[in-house]
Amino acid sequence: MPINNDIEATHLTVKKIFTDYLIKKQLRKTKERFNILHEIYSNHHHFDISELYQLMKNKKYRISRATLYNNLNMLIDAGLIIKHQFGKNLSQYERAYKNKQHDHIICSDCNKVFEFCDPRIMEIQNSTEKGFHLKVTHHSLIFYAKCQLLNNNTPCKYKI
Amino acid sequence: MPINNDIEATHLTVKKIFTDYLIKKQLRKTKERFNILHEIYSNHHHFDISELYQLMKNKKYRISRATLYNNLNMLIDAGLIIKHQFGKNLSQYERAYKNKQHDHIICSDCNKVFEFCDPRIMEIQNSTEKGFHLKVTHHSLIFYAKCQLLNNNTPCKYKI
DNA sequence: CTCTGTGCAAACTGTTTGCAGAACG
DNA sequence: CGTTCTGCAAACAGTTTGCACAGAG
Repeated sequence: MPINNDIEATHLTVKKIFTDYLIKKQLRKTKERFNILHEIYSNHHHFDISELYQLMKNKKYRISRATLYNNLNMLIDAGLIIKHQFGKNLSQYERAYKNKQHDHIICSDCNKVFEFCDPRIMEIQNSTEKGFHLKVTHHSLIFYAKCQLLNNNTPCKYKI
Repeated sequence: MPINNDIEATHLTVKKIFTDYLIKKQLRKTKERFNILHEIYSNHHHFDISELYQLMKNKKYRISRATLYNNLNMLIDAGLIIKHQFGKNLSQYERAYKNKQHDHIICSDCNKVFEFCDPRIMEIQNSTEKGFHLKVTHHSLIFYAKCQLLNNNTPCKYKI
């Protein structure tokens, strides 16, 4: 399947998921809601509210920060985006659908953010659920690292 | 050894660590710095700046928020406290010395924070260091959970 | 005596709230 | 049409900054 069809399919699927969510919660299906969802799913990386606001302003959408805050919470609740706090007092967001489970490494020497996957985290999660008798909805694992403590000040090998 | 001696020993040790840090960094050994350290190590749990500020104001210290912000960063750098972001835009802090490695579970049904230990997290950390060629200084693992998804709405079994 | 560190207040930044008008159903 | 949602602006909360003075070295 060509890549463009794949992107298009993702857009359609997340729109369907969001529509179902809005119906179930008896919320209105406004054009702003679908515009926001579309822009988020047209973009691949971490973003914060002001970046999304600027992006949409540049694309000549009439949009306000209040609407972004309101709707991003909805998208989190619908399971379509994930919110992160990478050690700063700034909420960052990321697409959740078709974004395979991963965690983050933040290098404080070069300010890069890396992603990695490790299946053992799910084992820990399962044990924790059993031990504490609760249901884990999601998790956040961040390794804070320094690349310059190794390799004689050679900066990180990997890029964001 | 009686418990009080143990507490006293901890106070002395962290004071020594901080003093060494200040000397190494050529910073001044002010009474405010040691007062802050002492109050933090007289208390066991997570705290934020405004809680610490209120606590110290109540104890009639002459202290300002600016000094707290400034010095907590120093204590983080000295390895004496750890900073957390539990999903809110609020920095929370915790003693690092003699506080054994643990991670957190946040229950969004009952707003409790639990602590747990799992040795497997260190295995993941070791693999990550090798895979990415960097040195992990610390990590943050948070499981976001809901207790009411199990047990017919029985609230969490464990307390903070 | 010098210059860093402090307390205070103002500034700043990210987020939330209140409200009049737009628009979904 | 009624009610929810939106954009805007003001309010709010946590943090940072600027400055005059206190006090460590």
